[in-house]
Amino acid sequence: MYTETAMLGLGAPLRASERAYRQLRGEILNGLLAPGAALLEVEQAERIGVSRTPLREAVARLIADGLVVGRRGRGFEVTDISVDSISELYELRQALEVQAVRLAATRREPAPFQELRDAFVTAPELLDQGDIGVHRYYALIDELEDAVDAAVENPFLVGALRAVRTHLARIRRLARSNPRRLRAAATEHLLIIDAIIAGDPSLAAHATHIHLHQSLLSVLAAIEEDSER
Amino acid sequence: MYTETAMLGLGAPLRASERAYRQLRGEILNGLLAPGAALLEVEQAERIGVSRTPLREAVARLIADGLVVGRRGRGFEVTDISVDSISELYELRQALEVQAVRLAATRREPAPFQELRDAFVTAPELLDQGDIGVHRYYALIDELEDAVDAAVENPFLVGALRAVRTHLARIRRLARSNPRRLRAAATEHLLIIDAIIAGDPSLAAHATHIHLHQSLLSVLAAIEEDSER
DNA sequence: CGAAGTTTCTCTGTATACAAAGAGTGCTTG
DNA sequence: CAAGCACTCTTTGTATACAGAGAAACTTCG
Repeated sequence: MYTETAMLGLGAPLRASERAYRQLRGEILNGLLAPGAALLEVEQAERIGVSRTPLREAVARLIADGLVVGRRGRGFEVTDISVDSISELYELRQALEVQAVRLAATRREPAPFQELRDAFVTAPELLDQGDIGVHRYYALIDELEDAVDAAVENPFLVGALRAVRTHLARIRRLARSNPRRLRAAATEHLLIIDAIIAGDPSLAAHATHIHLHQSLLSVLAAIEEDSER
Repeated sequence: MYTETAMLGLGAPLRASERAYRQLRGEILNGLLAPGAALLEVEQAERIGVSRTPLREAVARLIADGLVVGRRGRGFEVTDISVDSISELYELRQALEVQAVRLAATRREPAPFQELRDAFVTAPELLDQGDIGVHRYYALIDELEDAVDAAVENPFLVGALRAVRTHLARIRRLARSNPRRLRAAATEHLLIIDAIIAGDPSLAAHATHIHLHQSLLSVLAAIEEDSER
């Protein structure tokens, strides 16, 4: 996600508050800081190697992101993810992504999606290549999301989508998709892409609706399964 | 418990950062701090009567809200509102509100909307009573929004809606609606309310779609008019 | 007279010191 | 033995001091 940090490499004079924010955010998304984990200012500041002032700024941003909540007199803690909250997140996600693909299809600039189409056609083969293939498949989905964001050209909508994806990243961690689902998802994505290329907003919208419906079902089933073990 | 929030107004011991945030936010929404206005930390801190630390926290929240942007080395400034950004905001607003009323209609708890219905039936009369009536009409719309929020029962969606409404407040300032538009809007609202009461998600969604379409047209026309003068 | 380099000055970014508020604990008393 | 109260200790909230980066202005050279 934050590969830009790697590409910036050296010489990038990053503010301490930004460093703290990215590190904490990454650790929360990774599950390294589990839901319910307590965050104490001095403790975290020392660990990350910044003073309390930039750390507080970082925590403030995490609170705005909905990743952290302040406890009354006892510091902060990482928000937890209930099954209810997953369904709720998908209600928002559906509204945003349906609108996004609708707009993308309306813009009628199919070029970047043509390329993606070719990649998604061969996606099922990718999924036979084990972990590395799955990883590349996820990268493909990221590219699709980026292409939609670029086509939409709407900072408000894209901003809301980014917020949703932040929470999705945490959910994906605790409910890994199985290969069968991923294969089905590839087909669904292909349909969405074709609809955008064809400039058919309704079709793109409905295809996205169905895709997210299936996605939610799969996530909920995976969690159900995990909790039974 | 947290009753102090309710007692707000009197000697409520509010944190300095919270005071600064509310004051700045209010002034931006009021237009007192116009788009493009520069915010200098020391200057604003002295004016509001807090030190730089809580003021910085307040500004950070305003940046997260999208009301303020950081300039390279020269402080911060209030974001400006372009005509393009209004249309973009409405693209997001439509996605969110359509989803919200759809869910509200699905929940099938018509009680709070029954009361609102009665109020909206008499809304046109309100609009004949001059400024005070118009003010009460806007309060009515707030109540409707609150009722929808409560019915939706989705923190993610409601949170996104709140963000949109923040920006809408600024837009309303620079494009006051005329009485004719308000009267038409009352009718549109009534239709939405009826659809929610009837538990008809599709009708509620389409009615909202149309309402927002008309609302955007009206806003853009009002701005066009203003810029001609 | 103009342009570029340098200097200065302002403003942000960070660290730390201080104050105040809340929670937990232990003592005292009924 | 239990309940209430006070005290202490932890942890946040705020102020301020200091350092570094960037912009504006001035000076100097072509």
